[in-house]
Amino acid sequence: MTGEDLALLRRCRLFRKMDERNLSLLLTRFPCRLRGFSPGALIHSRGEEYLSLLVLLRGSVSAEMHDPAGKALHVETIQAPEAIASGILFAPENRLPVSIYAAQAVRLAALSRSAVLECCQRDRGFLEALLQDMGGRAAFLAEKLWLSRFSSLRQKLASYLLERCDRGAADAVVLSATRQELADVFGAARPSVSRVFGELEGRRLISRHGRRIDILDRPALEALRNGEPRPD
Amino acid sequence: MTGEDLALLRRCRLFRKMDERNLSLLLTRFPCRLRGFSPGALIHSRGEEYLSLLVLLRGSVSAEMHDPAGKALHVETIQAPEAIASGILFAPENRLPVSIYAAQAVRLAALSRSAVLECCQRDRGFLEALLQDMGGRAAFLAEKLWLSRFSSLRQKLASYLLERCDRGAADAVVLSATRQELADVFGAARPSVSRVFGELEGRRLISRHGRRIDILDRPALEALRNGEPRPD
DNA sequence: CGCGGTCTGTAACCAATGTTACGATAGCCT
DNA sequence: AGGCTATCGTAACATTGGTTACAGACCGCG
Repeated sequence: MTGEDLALLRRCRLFRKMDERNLSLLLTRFPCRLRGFSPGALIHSRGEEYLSLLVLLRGSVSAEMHDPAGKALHVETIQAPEAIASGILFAPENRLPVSIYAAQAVRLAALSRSAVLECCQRDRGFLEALLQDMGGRAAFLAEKLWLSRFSSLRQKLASYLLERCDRGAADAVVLSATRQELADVFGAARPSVSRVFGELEGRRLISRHGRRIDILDRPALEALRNGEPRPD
Repeated sequence: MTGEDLALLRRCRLFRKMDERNLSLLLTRFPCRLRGFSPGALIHSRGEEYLSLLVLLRGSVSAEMHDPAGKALHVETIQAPEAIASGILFAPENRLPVSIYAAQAVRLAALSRSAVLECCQRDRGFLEALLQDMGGRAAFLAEKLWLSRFSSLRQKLASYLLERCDRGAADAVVLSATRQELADVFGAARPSVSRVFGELEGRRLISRHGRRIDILDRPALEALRNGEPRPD
């Protein structure tokens, strides 16, 4: 492992608080494999065994679920440097529940399970970071589950727009995503997203100018995001 | 903590492989609180902070999600002895994503976060068990997410019935759950479940006699459970 | 300029499911 | 027996969202 890779590894949350000598020592005892992927490549497919922790050093990957027919639900995008699927590594049935694709050129390190265990025992900082990462992932999944069960496309879109606007302070957003990408994020079909945009505009909650969206009636949009009290 | 409680604790997967002296030592340094609940009681509600690991010693609890209007999705039932929500304890935003209700009379122990961390560092068996438990939970949630996105009620029901029958060898099940409880498990409405039962019976895949269900056409039911190749 | 590609809006149609309401049945208590 | 309650089936209707198809807008390029 080159010094540069090592530096990247250390910037990852899992290893950030780890004692430097501890890390070097462990890396000599448990050498880790390095791999590269070009954009679009399939890194790990759903259902395959997940035996060593993949740590994204450079680039970004997309985690997606596919149904047998190929429809996709984009679960998340992970930016380097960050660990991938820390949660699943130690699951009794340790098969990845999502497929991982390279979104950009990717470089990653693979650490064996025993190396990770060793890190936990040697270094409290690492242990805490790992537990935190795994916990965050579980909370994230639970949140997704909640959204997919209890939230309509309308609500998801309202929530999405409001979130973008709160950052900008003003009541306008210029979306960087294409409608198709938005649809993927919401796990919906493109025309369905367009339809909801149309509906919101019809109700005078927003106005559209291509990718620029103005919020006309923030209170109503917020009411919609929360518990839809009659869409009359 | 009484000897009996200790024995129960040690039967829990998390502590099973832990060295006995280690455990006693830690329990004196980090005393754990014990609590009891009667059936139906709310133990911990969604969104509340989750600061110490709850370990179910006796009884069983039900984990549910509710939307603002009160509709429920039953996520899982946990039987003693077992840890509850090990995953969330160390999440950055450590609020429970589900509400926990006592299903039977419940006795549980609460271990502080620092006690758990200490266990991890002192005892490799505990560390591995904890990681495995957390991983299992994440995989479980991912699976639920997959089901809720890509699987129709028909498929879930078919899969449920087949699963129950495989255990009994014969092609008949007597369901112990009420239709309403089934609906909660599937995250659906009761009449929708009934409707699907009716449909399956209409297609001669099953026959109903109250809670007793006979499977008449297992291959067709299996085909349905997998990728619905035209419900002609 | 014209051409093709991509992004977009929209409509028509359909499948899945929730909602509401009602009636039937069975068990249980008094 | 009579009444209460839980459970269940079912039908009518509403809502959500997917599917398909098509047309317009925009853009880069030859």
